[in-house]
Amino acid sequence: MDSERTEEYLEAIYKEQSKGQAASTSFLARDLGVSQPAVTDMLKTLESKGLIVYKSSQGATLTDIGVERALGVIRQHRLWERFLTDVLGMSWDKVHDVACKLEHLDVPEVEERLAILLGDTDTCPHGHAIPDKNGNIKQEKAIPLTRFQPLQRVNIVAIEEGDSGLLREIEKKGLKPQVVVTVKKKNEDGSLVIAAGNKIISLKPQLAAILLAEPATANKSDTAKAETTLSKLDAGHSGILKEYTGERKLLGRCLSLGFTPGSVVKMLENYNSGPVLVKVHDTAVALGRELADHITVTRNETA
Amino acid sequence: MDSERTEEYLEAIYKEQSKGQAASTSFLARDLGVSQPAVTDMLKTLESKGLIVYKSSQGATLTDIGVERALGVIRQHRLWERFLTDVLGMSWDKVHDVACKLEHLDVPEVEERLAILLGDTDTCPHGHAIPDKNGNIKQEKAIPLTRFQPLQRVNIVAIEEGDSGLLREIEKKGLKPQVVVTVKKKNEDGSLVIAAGNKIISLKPQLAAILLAEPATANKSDTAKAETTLSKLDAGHSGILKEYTGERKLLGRCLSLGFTPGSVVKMLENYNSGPVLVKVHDTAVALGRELADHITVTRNETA
DNA sequence: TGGGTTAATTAAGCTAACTTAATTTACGGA
DNA sequence: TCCGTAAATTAAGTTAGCTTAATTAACCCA
Repeated sequence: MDSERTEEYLEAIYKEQSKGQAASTSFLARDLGVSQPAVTDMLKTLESKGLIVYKSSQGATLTDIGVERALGVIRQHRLWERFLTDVLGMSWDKVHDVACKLEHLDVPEVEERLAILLGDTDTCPHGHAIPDKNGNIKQEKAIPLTRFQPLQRVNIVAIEEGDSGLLREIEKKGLKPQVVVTVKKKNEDGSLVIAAGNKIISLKPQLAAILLAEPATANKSDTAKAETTLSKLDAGHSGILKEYTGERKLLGRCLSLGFTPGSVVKMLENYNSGPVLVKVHDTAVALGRELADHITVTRNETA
Repeated sequence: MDSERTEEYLEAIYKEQSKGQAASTSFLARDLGVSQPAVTDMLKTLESKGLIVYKSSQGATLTDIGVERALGVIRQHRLWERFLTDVLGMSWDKVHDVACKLEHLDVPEVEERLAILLGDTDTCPHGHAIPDKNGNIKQEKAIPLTRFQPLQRVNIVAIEEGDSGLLREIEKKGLKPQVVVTVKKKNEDGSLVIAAGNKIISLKPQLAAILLAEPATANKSDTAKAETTLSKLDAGHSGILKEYTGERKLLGRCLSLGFTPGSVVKMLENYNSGPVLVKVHDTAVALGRELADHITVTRNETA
């Protein structure tokens, strides 16, 4: 049983290590909000537990066991984040801090049932991959938005967590994973001007730095265009569920009953008025039109 | 910000206090799994924080602030228990320990959204009342099953948590809140023989002691008899949702989308084959028959 | 090659919550 | 009224994780 603090250290070291660097004392001190001596101390005990390799003055890297433990925590963190947004309906910029507390629960049955509840979602609300239960994780290839050049069209893939104030600002500007933007101008100080749809957004350096993107490919933007609402899906066609956007109070629980992001829905009957009949997870379910209007789906080409 | 440990002490003191006694050092030591000196120590610091009144050798009682804090924790504990059973589908005998960790999360928005998600449920899976967000709690009047005499017909109202092994045994015997039983025999050592339906169950003293019951009233058993499945509800009739009993994997999330225990459902169309159309929370929803077969409802007399 | 800066470590000490061992208090029964 | 037991407290000491202050190591640059 690792302590919560131990898990937090492992998580932070993993984060740094996955960027190709060993985690330095100063980085960990900053990230975890403690003094440097506290980190030195902890790194020694983590090493004695066989979780990290620690070269004095050169930083820490996780051992195989360390990686395994870290991924377990990260999996729980990201599953809970998904739960908070998709099931409880919280805004994506606020869930990180809450998940930091939930990630230490570590009850296998809860983790498993949570994963089932959330369906096939394989990324957290910030766009990071969720490790599977065996500790496999899709390697991320997105790079900071600041590394792209003007006129490049890019797909925002993920946002680096950390400062919740920055996340809030990004959320307010309407940016989030899957949004396609074009870099318009790149300034000396690291700030950017980008275009998203027909909106021009300027980003201060700190914001630009935590937005991770990859070049927008043709088919990526295609699938983005194929987004519509469930109520507009014709009978016989199917789609992949994206999210529920309606009123929370009464209908917020919609993502359950199988209506979870990532699940495949097939329209059985849709007379363009009145309730629609759809199939989810091999079960036919009818939904009021008001509800179907608020469910975003991505049209499935292989209908 | 009370520490987690502080919250646990408050919770334990509340539990004892609500039975009419001050919490003794030895009780708390047993309940929290620590030594008595540790308790003495902690009680002093809790008193210095104004959370309890502590008379040496006479035990601790909560101050008004202490009660308020305790109820906050208890509310979260019980909401999470409900979530674990109703949304994640865990067995009621296993959720207490998990909720003990979740109860310290203390994020108002999460608490609020959780309450909305769970609908109007006002008891935890063990039958205890959930305090509302203002700290009001329905006073429980159930007493231990051991206090009843043979031939008395009683309604099991709640089960005292604590030893998860005992809860497991009770679950295995098919007992849970709302089950009506008749006391058959009462032994010297505190063990009981009871009848539930047509099953005879013997209970060892420890089990009998943690089952809380009240005399079964006529109307209580009536409503018990009125239990049926959603698929058998006729058009125009309404009922109160009890639980979902079907396969977890695909349909376990059914309790969301408004199908939460305690919510009122009204049958709009039921042709006794094919899907049914029901109204929940002012929304018409159609359900496959397989699904409706596995939703238990209590018929509403005032249909 | 030597400074100057920043990063890292050592040293000393704190706090919350715990432990065991020893002592004291409270209380029911002969 | 006293005594024995169980409960409670005091005393002394532990651990994890933290702090500040002081020292040392590493690194960049003229």
